Amino acid sequence: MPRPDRPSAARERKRELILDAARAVFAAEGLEGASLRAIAARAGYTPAALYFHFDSKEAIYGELLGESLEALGEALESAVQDTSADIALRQASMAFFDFYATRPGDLDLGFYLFRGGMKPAGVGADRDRQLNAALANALQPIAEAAIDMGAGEADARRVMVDVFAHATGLLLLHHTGRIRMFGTEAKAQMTGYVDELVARIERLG
Amino acid sequence: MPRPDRPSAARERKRELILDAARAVFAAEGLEGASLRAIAARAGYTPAALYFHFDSKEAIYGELLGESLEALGEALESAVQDTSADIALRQASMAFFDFYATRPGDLDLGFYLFRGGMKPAGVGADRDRQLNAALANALQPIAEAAIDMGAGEADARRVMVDVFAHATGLLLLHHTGRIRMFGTEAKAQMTGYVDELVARIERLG
Amino acid sequence: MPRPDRPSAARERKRELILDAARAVFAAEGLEGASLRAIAARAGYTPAALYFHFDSKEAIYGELLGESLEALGEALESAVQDTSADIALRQASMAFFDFYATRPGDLDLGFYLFRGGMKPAGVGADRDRQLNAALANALQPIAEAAIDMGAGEADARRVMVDVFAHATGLLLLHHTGRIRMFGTEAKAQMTGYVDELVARIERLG
Amino acid sequence: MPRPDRPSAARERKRELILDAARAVFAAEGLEGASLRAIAARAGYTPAALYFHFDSKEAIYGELLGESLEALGEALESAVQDTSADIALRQASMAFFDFYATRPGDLDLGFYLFRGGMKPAGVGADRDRQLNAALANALQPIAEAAIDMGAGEADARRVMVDVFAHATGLLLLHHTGRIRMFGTEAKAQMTGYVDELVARIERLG
DNA sequence: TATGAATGAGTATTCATTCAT
DNA sequence: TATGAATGAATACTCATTCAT
Repeated sequence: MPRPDRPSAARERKRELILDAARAVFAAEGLEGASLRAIAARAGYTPAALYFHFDSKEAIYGELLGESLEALGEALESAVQDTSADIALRQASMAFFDFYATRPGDLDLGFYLFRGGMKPAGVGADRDRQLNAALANALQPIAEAAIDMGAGEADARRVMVDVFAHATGLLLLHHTGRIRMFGTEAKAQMTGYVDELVARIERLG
Repeated sequence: MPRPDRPSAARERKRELILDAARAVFAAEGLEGASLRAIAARAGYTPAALYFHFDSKEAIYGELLGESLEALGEALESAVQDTSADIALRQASMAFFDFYATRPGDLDLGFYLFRGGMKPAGVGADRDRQLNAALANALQPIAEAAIDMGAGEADARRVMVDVFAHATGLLLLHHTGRIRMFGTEAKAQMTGYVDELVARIERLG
Repeated sequence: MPRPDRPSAARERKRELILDAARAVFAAEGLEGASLRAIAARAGYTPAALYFHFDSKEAIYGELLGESLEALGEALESAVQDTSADIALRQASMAFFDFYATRPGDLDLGFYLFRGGMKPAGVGADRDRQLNAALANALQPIAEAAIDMGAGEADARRVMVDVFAHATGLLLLHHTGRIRMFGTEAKAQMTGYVDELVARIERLG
Repeated sequence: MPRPDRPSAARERKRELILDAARAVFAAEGLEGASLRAIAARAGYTPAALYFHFDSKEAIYGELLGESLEALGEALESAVQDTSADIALRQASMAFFDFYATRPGDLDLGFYLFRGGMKPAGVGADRDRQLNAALANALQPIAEAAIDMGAGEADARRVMVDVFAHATGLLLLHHTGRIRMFGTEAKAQMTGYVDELVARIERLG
């Protein structure tokens, strides 16, 4: 299995082709329903061929999540461009929420891999660490905005976690349609939460 | 098919035996890895025998989640006993968090069924509605405490959702071990969140 | 398992109840789809209860076919009442055809049991002989009519077999809808066949 | 799923190997008793491997029946070679009878698929039409011989159906051993029937 | 780099039947 | 006479993965 050090452009193009197929299958069939065969078929490949490009089905998932987290980071980054600190915090937080609100599949993927990451603890450990780092990196703009507002480092980290947790919980209710039964709306609740959060930090500063 | 109206005690005992086995398998193998065969084996039964007690594998899951939600309701209920409204809100919220903090399997179950419940929309629709109602019912003490503190009905519902979302998000980070990488601790963050929440409602009232 | 020698009327009524249920299930689900559970359910019984009335599922089938053959015999019998020999032959033959044309389920049953009867050769041997005799008896009017027309015994038996074979083949094509693709119609072909048959016998006599 | 356009000889050989195994299992266990596992085992394969060569168990059945009908067609075809029309009709009819008299399994297969073909009406509809056409095609020599004898097209079709029906009915009695109880013999009856048939057509012409 | 072929373990569910009560 | 409980064997089919070519 010759996996060259300097991957050619063609090789990279094929990988992307497969990842695109995987994204399409996820969107159409959902995460559990997506089989390697289906991904291969949609990519115009034989199942066996995928193993020249990825180590396993989980590796494909991982790659997909990696790209998603990168896109998330860029979304937050561009949300904080050229603004005062409090508005940056506000916009970064809402950008996080909006990112997953408009990409339910990516949220699924994140749930799947972040939860599954616990069990084996052996094989996926490397990738696990990588994904952890990618997530932390993507969320960084939130922490930085908090610091710019005068918060200490520990507080900033707490803010980051709070935003992540609140948004994630609301998104879960949102994407499963459960939030309707409470007569509320996810984005409005998120906005309200961020308002409080900003006020709290300003009180601290 | 012969499901008698007055289930004997023995019958009920056996059902619980099977449910216990299912819980054990879930804990050991994870939700997705749990097969009917495994559950039957752990219960000392043949796979076919389970169908005398439950209609399907999903029915077992549903029953398990149902029991879990009932226990959750009781936990919240007893948390608000004999207290002033603000302490009731605090304690009910933390009871929710603690319930799932100490029962990771139940959180898994809830995730699985609440997320999967969307797709079929046909068969499981009844159970879906039932579970929805059970969840709403279990969370009721939180909303009631908010109302006792002077909040309107709509605000109380929002509080309920906020607590659910924040706790759920934190629990996700907690049970997957991710929260460590942010240098924080889930329960402390939850306590902090509830403090702010109570303060906010008091300001409103 | 007390199987009394002098079956009470109540016992017989219950047997008929079960047989009726079986007939209903066959009609609704087809022969292969009919399960003992389904029959029991439709009869208001538990599967196990049926074993007090019948030795096996096959025994129920056998009983059903037995009753069917009896009815067939009565149909042929009444078709030959008070007529000249040639008309008797004609009418008995067409009565055979009509009987199964209007009762597709009975034809199914006959096929199933008469074909399956070959293999085991052990258990069902008794019933097999019984069914054989019942069929031969039901067809008797055809042979008798031939004899009345002047045919010898051997010829009469051949006539009987010919009628049975021709009708059966046509019914098969009829009930499966295949006959349409040949642009013909089963009953017309049967009538034509019987015409020829009668003419042939008259030529012989 | 990767079913190449130019199937290699090896591939075809393996398909035949599986079909042979299926034929053997059918002969040994009967049609209903034949399981995919059994077929795979007899072919020296894992059950899953069969799915690389056939889409489903029914597809195997269909292929088998298809080959059988083709062989039937060839048998009739070669029976009518270089003869006068009346002898052609005689020989084609007897060839049909003989074909199934010497291949009881093929008759079983035909019964199974032609009768089962009715119910689903959805999935197997295509194959159903194909088999219909194959049967009609195989029987064509009979109709052609009738036409050569001077029969009209409609009459020729009726002759074809008559021969099919009579032979089929006799074969049923023959293969189940029932014909013995009538003191007759299937082939002799078929010959007699064909004699009458030829005489009738000659009278018409 | 890719394929065709194959594996082996696994899936939930259904069936006729048995037996103690 | 009937039930509830249970069995054991069977069902077709799917999956991620491997390997020789």
